[in-house]
Amino acid sequence: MERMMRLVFMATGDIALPAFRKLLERGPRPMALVTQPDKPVGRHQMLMPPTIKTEALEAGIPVFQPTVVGEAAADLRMLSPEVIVVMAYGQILKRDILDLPSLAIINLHASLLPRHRGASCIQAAIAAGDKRTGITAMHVVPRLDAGDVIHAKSLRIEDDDTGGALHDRLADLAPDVLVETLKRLANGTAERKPQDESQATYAPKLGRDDGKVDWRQPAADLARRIRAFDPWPGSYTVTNEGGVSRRLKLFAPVEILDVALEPGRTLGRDGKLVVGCGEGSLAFCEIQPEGSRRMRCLDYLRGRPLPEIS
RNA sequence: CGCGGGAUGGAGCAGCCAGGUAGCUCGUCAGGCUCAUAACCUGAAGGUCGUAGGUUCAAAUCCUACUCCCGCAA
Repeated sequence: MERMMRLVFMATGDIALPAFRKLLERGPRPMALVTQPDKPVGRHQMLMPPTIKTEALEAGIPVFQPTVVGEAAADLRMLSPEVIVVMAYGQILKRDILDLPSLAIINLHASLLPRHRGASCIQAAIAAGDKRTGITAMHVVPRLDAGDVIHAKSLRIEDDDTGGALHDRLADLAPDVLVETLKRLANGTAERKPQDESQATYAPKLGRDDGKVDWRQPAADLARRIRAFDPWPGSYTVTNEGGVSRRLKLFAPVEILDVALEPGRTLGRDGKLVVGCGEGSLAFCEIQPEGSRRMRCLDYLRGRPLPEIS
């Protein structure tokens, strides 16, 4: 039955690791892994393979790394897969891939669709103040994350959840959803529930610059956003050190204070850095000045003047 | 060699450009004040100024090499 399926796995992000490992452990064993090409990463821009590629190779599974996914279409066709499982792969799939599998091509998405379609679904759920999120398994269609839903599992978002913490819990939830979905596909009991388009929201891919904080927004919104963006893409503000602009990274947790302070104005209090926002203000415990390491605000304030936010 | 910042008592920093007795804000310890305190006052301990060479009468400071840390960059 489903453990014998001819399956191809497509993934790049670490969130797919538990699901991938689950397949290695109990089947169906993936016939191949398709992942993004190695990319220069780190301070020295060294070429680094995705972790999942390393694990696949260790398990003796063939790896394809097409620059454009379509380049691998012919190779994949020769494997005549019944099912393709996609999770955090990082490229939009077109017809040439979608038509390959005989049974289904499914995607595991880290949100409760139709809410938070797109690449930054985890951050979006926290930033929006959602109480729950989850993993949704759906059929892949040309429109991003818009396919019919097969199965989903949800979990609670805690008040102090960061994007990183939630990412890890969602990753651990994925294997269950995947196994159940494959089982239903194999025995023909998989349902196909169209998404309610009117409820759809979209969470675009985030870049480093998206982490810049706009102090005119309400403190409560910023607090959630800073939690959501930890550790990626992170939050920062720009300070003025004697005419030189420098980034100041900001970390969760933050405390919402009822202190009235003009947006962007700073204040040192109880060893914390307080910054005025649109409504109320935020108190930070940990920050990281450009070129220096992460440190407690208490320490930062000892040796430096109060930062002036520009 | 992708770009850039940094290494100074336990913490965070200044001093370096214009070499010449190591300083600031804290922390620690002791004492004092106080009903009391994370507050205040007084005093003390604690530093091979990342490493190795070089220049010099003299190097934290100038020169060279090296090690380590970090920001950008995914």
